[in-house]
Amino acid sequence: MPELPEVETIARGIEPLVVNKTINNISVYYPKIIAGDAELFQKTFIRQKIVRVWRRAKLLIFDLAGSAHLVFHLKMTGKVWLPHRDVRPDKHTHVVFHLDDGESIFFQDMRKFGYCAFYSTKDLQLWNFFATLGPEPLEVSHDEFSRLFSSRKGRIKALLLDQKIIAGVGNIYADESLFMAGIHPETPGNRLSARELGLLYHNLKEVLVQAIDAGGSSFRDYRNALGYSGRFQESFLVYGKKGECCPRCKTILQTCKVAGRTSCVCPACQRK
DNA sequence: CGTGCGGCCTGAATGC
DNA sequence: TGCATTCAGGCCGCAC
Repeated sequence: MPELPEVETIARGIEPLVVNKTINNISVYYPKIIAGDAELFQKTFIRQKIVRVWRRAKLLIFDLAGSAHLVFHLKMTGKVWLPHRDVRPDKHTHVVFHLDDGESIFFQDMRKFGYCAFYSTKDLQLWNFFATLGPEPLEVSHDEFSRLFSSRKGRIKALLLDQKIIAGVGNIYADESLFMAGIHPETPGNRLSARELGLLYHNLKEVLVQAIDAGGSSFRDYRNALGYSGRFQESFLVYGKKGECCPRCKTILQTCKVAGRTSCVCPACQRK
């Protein structure tokens, strides 16, 4: 499931492949995957040059000349990539962007949870989801990070997953960073000590940077801009490892539900 | 303010 | 073998 490191990997990989190219035509196979009017969507982007590809939270954003923005949310199983020219759209291919050099960008999503949307620069800033995103974990200061959690009663795992509090963290990196920091996911934010907040701040940044360096995690479906898997899933400490031994103390790892999400914890290393 | 649940989706894994 | 159930989970809307 593409979280911050996976979307960052896609943005970095795809930008040099598409920048300064023009979208000649768009094929929409599943109009419901487009947020808004699909016909207007096609008109907005045809004959527009791509000038930049970047990430905010888990959003993949293409900036086009003329201040239009093409925005993707990949949710769990979405993929945005450039296949070889002879690859035909399959049943999970919902939108194809045909570029002026004959290459094409595929938007695929087996589960159809993802979406693509289009905004003017002004409308992007007005879009509530975008406008209310919390700070980026790799840019926020230690003090500001601590302030995000120290006044809230909610459980730290739920707070980490709340995009309005901090942006881009999903189930994998929430579990990994909490384990690294020795914090139980059910601990209320306002019960964390300054030391624990410091550990979480540094460990979250560390795991995100390491995951980006490894090209993201391909636990189930994630692929990069060229269709290749990431490697960080080989470095998971606890995610998806229920029943296995804690890498630190060898206690059997357990799961609990927090905010509706399965959370993997070491009952010895992570105390409430 | 905080929590829980259903809905959106499909495919892999599991149960009988 | 084949059918039914469960699970995966980001985000929203809603009830309490």
